[in-house]
Parts: sequence; structure tokens; C-alpha cells
Amino acid sequence: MYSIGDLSRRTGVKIPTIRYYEQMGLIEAPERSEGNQRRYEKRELERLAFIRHARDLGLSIEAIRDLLALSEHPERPCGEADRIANEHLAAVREKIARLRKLEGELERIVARDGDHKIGDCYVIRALADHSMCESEH
Amino acid sequence: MYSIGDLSRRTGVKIPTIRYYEQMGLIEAPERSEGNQRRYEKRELERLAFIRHARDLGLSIEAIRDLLALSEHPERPCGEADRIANEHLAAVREKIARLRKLEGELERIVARDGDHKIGDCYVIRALADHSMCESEH
DNA sequence: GTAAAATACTCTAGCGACTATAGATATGAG
DNA sequence: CTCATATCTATAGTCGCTAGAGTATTTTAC
Repeated sequence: MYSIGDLSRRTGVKIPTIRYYEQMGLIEAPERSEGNQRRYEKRELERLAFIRHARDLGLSIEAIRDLLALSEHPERPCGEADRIANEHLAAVREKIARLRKLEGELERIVARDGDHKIGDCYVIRALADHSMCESEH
Repeated sequence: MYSIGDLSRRTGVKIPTIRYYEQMGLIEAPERSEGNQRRYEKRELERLAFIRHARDLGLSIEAIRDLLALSEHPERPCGEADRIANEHLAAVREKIARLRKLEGELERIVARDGDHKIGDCYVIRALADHSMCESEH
């Protein structure tokens, strides 16, 4: 039996976050002690570790809910789980691509600034004038 | 004189977002028509374009407020604007680095899944067991 | 056995940067 | 003048937590 604090220490998920996941239906409401405190079994520990890992990988609460539901039906085909993971991978790749463009713009802006006055500041001018950009964004 | 809709069409910033920027103090409260509707000058159009551009580049409202304040004092040295741009560049680079790691993990997870049942699904198992990961995250 | 310290409880509000809705009013074209 | 479209304010919702207040319980030390 673990208290919410034990669970938090062992999974690295903060206490209010655990309660939040309960509210969101990612984990079931656990048993309570006589004094109304949450008491967890090992099962919940593993489930929470799964959630933590998936969140670290950037999956949404929604996606995690789906994956958890799937994992409770081991006899069904796993194409759906694949689909969720693949979709997420695509989203991550797109984010990277967009950030690389921004990186490029910012590099150009930063690179050429010397030691002069605002009125003549490349940072300010570059931000004000979109047409100075090299790529679309 | 532009209506808020004109401004929106010309800058690509949605109408409620323009009003939100006004609330946040990024743009001044404009004149009003007899019937209390917002009427903008060209100045506001340019300012909004600046804001839009900076947001696209991922700058926070806070940072943009700073830059706008700076741009209103052209006599001051521009080291401050430089600093903001540089800080932001560092943040973007860090974001990219983290996403690349996630991409790697997700690729590994997705790659090896064939056509089988949830009970034997790599996606699910990999998420449940952090030790299957190659790098820290 | 009791007091103090640590932990947990619920409830509410806040973050950032919007987005959506409802219900009322204004504007512009025909 | 009518009617469609545009705009107004105010409020609440989004996501995924996080923080705080005020109260209650559990654990530890003596």
C-alpha cells in the first residue's frame, strides 16, 4: 500500500498532478484510509509510470487515455496503438521543422547586430518588417 | 481608418486576439466610431504586424512588450533588444534538442511494430517500461 | 501516551495565449 | 427601410498542470 506521497516519489509525478490525473480519469479513484487518505496498490504505480513516460514523450492526456483503454484489451489488434504513436511522431517532426526555421531567422537577426542605437537596430527592424525574412513562417 | 475586421484580414491576426492584445497592453485602445466600434490608423496596422511576426517567431507577449517599449526609445543603445533575441534563440535551440530526442524514441517505438495483438504490442510495452529507452528523457 | 512534525485532504484560483459563446448593437448595400 | 454582416461586451472554456488556504490525519520522537 502506497500513500500519494510514496507514489509521487517513486514515479516523479507531483502530488497535485496525481490527483489531477484521477480527476481526468487516467487513474481510478483508489481506496481510502480510515482518515480519507488515498491508498494505492502496485498496479496504480505501474499505471502512473506508464502515464508519466507517455507524457514525457509529449503524448496528450487524450491520447494516453486511448492507449490505456487499448491496453486493457490484450486480445484486440494493436493497429490503433500504432496509429496514435505514428501520428504523434508526425506532429513532433513538424514542430522540429518549424523550430528550425525560427532558429534560422533568429540567427540571422542576432548575427549582424553590433553596438549601435535602437533607431538603427537590426533586431527591431527585422521584427517590424516581415519582408526581410528569408523563408515563409 | 480600418475596422477591426480590416485589421484582422490584413495582418492575419484573429479579431478576438486583437482585442486580447489591447487588453494585454500590446496595442493602445484605439478611437471609436459613433457606435462604439474600434477604428484604427495605419500605425496600429504596422504595430500589429510587428506583434504578429514576433509571435510567429515564438516570442512571448512579455518579450514583445519589452521590444515595443524599446523601439519607442530610439536613442537608447540596442543591447537590450539584442539580449532578448539571443535569449530567445537559446530557448529555441533547447526546444529543438529536446524534440529530437523524443523523435528518436518514438521512431524506435513505432518502427518495430508489426501486425499483432495489444498483449504483444511494442508501443504499449515501451511506454510501460522506461528501461527500454535508449536515452534519458 | 502525547506532542510535534510531516503529510494529506478539499476547494479554489492562476498560468499563457488565446478561442468560443451569448445576447445586444452598429454598419453598409440594395 | 430592411436585412445581412460585422462588431460590441462579458464570461467561460481550452490544456496540463501548479499554488495556496485552511483543515485533518498520520507518523515519529520522546
